[in-house]
Amino acid sequence: MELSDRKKRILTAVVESYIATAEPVGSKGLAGQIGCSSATIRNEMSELTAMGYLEQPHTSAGRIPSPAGYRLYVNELMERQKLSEAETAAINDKLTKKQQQIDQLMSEVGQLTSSMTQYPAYAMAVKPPAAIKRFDFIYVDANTFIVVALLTDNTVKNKLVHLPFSVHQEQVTTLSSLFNANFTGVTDSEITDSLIRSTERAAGDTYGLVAVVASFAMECLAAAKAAPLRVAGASQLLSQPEFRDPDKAHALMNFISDGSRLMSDLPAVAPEPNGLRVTIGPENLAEELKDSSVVMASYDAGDGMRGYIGVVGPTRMDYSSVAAKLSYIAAGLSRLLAGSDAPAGLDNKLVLKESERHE
Amino acid sequence: MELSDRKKRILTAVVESYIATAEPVGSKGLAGQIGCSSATIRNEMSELTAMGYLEQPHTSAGRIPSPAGYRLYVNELMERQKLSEAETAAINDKLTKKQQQIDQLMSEVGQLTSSMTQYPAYAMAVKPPAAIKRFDFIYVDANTFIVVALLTDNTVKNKLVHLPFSVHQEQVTTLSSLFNANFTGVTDSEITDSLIRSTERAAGDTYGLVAVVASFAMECLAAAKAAPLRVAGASQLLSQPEFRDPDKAHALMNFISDGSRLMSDLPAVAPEPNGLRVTIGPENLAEELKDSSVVMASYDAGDGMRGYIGVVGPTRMDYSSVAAKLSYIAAGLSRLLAGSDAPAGLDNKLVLKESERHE
DNA sequence: GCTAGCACTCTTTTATTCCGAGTGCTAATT
DNA sequence: AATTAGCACTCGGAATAAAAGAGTGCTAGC
Repeated sequence: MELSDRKKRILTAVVESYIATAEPVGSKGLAGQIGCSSATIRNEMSELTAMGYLEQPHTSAGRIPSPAGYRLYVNELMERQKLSEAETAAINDKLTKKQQQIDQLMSEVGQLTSSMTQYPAYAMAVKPPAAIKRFDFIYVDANTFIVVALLTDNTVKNKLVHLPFSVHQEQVTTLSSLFNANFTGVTDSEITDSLIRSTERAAGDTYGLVAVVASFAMECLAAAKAAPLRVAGASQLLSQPEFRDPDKAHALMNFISDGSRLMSDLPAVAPEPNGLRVTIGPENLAEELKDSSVVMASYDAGDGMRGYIGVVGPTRMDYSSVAAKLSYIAAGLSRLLAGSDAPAGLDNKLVLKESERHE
Repeated sequence: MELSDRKKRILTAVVESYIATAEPVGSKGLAGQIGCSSATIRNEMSELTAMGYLEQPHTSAGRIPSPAGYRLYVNELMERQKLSEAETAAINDKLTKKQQQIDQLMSEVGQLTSSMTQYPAYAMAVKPPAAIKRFDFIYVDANTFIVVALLTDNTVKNKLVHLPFSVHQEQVTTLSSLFNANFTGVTDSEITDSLIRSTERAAGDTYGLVAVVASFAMECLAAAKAAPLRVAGASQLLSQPEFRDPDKAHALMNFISDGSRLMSDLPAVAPEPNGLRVTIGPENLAEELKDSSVVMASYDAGDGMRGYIGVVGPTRMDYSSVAAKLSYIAAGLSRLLAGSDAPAGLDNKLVLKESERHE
């Protein structure tokens, strides 16, 4: 059933006032904004309550939005916000910095998101299964060589191998051709014991080194698969009045800080590529999030990699502003990481022009 | 002035009871433990108060230790604690895991420390100025090569360079000898514009690539200098009764989470190699820490690197247990990172035997 | 030098009252 | 038929008052 225009305006006003003040909203205050008497507002609010969009903490308090009310607000009522010039400038400035490591990038992005939104934020990246494209071996001295692996996602991993016995230059060369022949194009799960054993059989006098390099290869692929998750600004929670109760704050902060818990819950709210998703209160799967909301945006991190950034806050979150900021940051990241045709890891620069500002 | 034996026992009992319960300690409860009447205890406590070791929150409450009281307790009264078998096992288990990246190691160590002590913990590493020992260049294809740098601290850095124009194998070889001649043994501050310019003059047709590789070299050295600082378990604070006041909790958590703030304050409390240092309440420099205590241990991370782990908590911290745990973890890390003669970055394993357990 | 006893202090807890914001309903108005 | 004014009623929160309790400091006796 479609709401009357006036009901929509009232619901919007209630949501926005409650978001701003955290106080239940009474009929008198709204009368001015809506342009009719408080009695009329009362009637309307009473109906909105019956429909499930508003709730009353107790008989003689104002109304607050129910989860359904927030949902309606987010889906239909909320105005898309534009960021101010200062805000876009701050974001662009941060994103311009070159980043080498995906890990560190996630840290920075998390911090940026948190400081822009004033809520705890997280950033993560999901990678497609990788394989090793090529191996190189650098002979350093009789006891030392370096293995370098170039992965299909264009990251480069290396390892300094220090041996208790000595090797010749030629042995290292043998190793190189051995691994380039047997271990390239192989994914994580395809490195089996039998592959290692057959390589060892072909290894001749470099037999003893195969296991070392193979375990390095497995490490590389495992590291490439692991999705770094970074959480930033968890302490921001404490400035929200709904978390003045230290026990509540503690419970949620624990949940947020525990990467693995968060990780396992997030897929449920992951938005489609370049999308934005809001889950409100009880819509969240995790028990700890039933009184909180999550806003999450995804971006294209290039090379088939998908990145996510998100924000956790009370259901009374400033959805409009958070959505605008997340979208803008996510768009910036997509551009930074996938926008140019250079592989990740190079010094791509992002300069979003004013005209491209997210609307 | 030296305290009587009985005064020491009373002070110890007050400190330990207050650490355990967070409640001011009255004379009656102590009477049993000390073995004399409550009136005697009252007289003694009154003197301890006059001497500055105890404080009274208000006239009709028990006594709590003053910072000076904690100091005396930590310096002279506290018993060195032994860890339980389960605790040493848990620590050893965690430390056995091989770590490649210093960054990630700091994360893990921070989490371990926090979960063992139940306080927020941080871990950081301080590195000596590094230089590049040698460069290697791997030619991938006409537009792509990889630079690999082996640093004096035995870490290896790399970068995939993707070019908008094509290069020959020989040019890459030229680059290699060029950089090995001019940029090895050079520290951070010694890479000057004039060095880059003179290298460019010698570069012939690889002129345009010098800047790219030089900036990579600078990045490497800068990254090697930067001390990664990781904070873990900040939310543990909220379980401490002294932080039931959300504003206090917020202030301290902000401070703790802000790496740069923490970083600038820590040197003041850094203990000597393999030492342990406790700073209590007002002994801390940072205003935000005036009501908190910091326990910090250092370890030898090999290759001249020094590592620190520490714990932040209320002045009412369980010094004895925290000190024991930090020492044990720090000793384990020293052994893990510097104990074997293999360079950092290899798969050293740490297995502390029972007989070597920290006492 | 230690201890029992007691008056006194000061916080914490509990009970009670009061106040006001806000509602829901009814009757009057447009 | 929708809106508004008016009014009695509800209920949580602030304020006040009273009671309870824990602990001290002092004095006098052992």
